[in-house]
Amino acid sequence: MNFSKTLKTWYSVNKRDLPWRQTTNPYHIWLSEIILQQTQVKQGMPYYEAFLAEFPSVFHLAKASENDVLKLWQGLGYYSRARNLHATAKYVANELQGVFPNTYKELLKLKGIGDYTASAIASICFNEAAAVVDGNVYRVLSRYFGIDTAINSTKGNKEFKLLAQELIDKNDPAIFNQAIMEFGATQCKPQSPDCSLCPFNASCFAFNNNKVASFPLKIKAAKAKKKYFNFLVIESKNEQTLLEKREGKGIWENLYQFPLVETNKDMDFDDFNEIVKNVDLLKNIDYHLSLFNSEAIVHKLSHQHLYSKFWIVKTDASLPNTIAIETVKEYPVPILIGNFIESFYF
DNA sequence: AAAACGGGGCT
DNA sequence: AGCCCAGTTTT
Repeated sequence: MNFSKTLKTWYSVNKRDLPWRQTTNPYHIWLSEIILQQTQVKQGMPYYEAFLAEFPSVFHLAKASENDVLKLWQGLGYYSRARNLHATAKYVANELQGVFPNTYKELLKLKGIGDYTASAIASICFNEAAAVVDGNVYRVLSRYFGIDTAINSTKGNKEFKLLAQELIDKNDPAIFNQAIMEFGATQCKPQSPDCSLCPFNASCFAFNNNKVASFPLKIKAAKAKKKYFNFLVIESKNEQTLLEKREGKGIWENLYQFPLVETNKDMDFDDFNEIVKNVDLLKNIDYHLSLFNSEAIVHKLSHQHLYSKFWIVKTDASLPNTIAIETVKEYPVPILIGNFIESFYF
């Protein structure tokens, strides 16, 4: 049986109607691929529409400020994607006259474009036979061929890329790549796939050995570390507050937050009241401290659990660098902060 | 080779 | 609580 033919037949019947499937415009495909990295279609879709509405071309995106790009990206996570997106837009607009590179090799040089995204753009936009290997492809190939190499190991990366590259339909790489990903997303899905409906079930290793749930193999991630965040929500004279921009590396680079005091444990009022006295910002002024959420809000990231409390600091003193409270919604913030702003009546 | 990097959804 | 998601970059 012919893997590619079976796959493409399945795809022609079962593919979803998605906006980025109506085009081969590299700007549109690039944008969709960056948004969909580690992100489900359902979550990414509204962002794709919003970005195209706000920035119809790479030139529009290039002209925007990084703050505006981050603001529109707010809530999607992995904010380095947005910063790289903006940097690459500026490069393509200003250095390449708005014309995207048209080969896998050249695309790979752009910020934010790795092996997967270079392959996706090269195949979908330019019909280059570069195989995509995303989470779906790992799952489909590991099950069908019974490959027990961990997919998140260097050895696994190489092995699966090589296999996908051998398998790709060189006469129809754009459809083949999209078909194998769609097949993984909706038929050969992670949990409880209905293999009775699968066109590959007669020859699938995992199905025929009753091991569908055992593939793909993966090296287990380390457990998330706990952190304790205390945000100081200043309410000073004349409806002013304070936001700071997160500088340097680490989470939420270039996003804004209320002044943060990180502690080594969950703080109750008496604990924190003592600590706040020594915060530079509040050292020489009178203020009133209160706690917004008595139970810490647990914000779960893939590698950290942030136990977060918002402390309200009211003062009649005038502090430097404050902004009008009504303008806080204009700043790009992590969703943890965004949710607080929405729920707190200033 | 391993770690860092969000947030949402599902079981 | 654990796993997954149209991965890439840095260490």
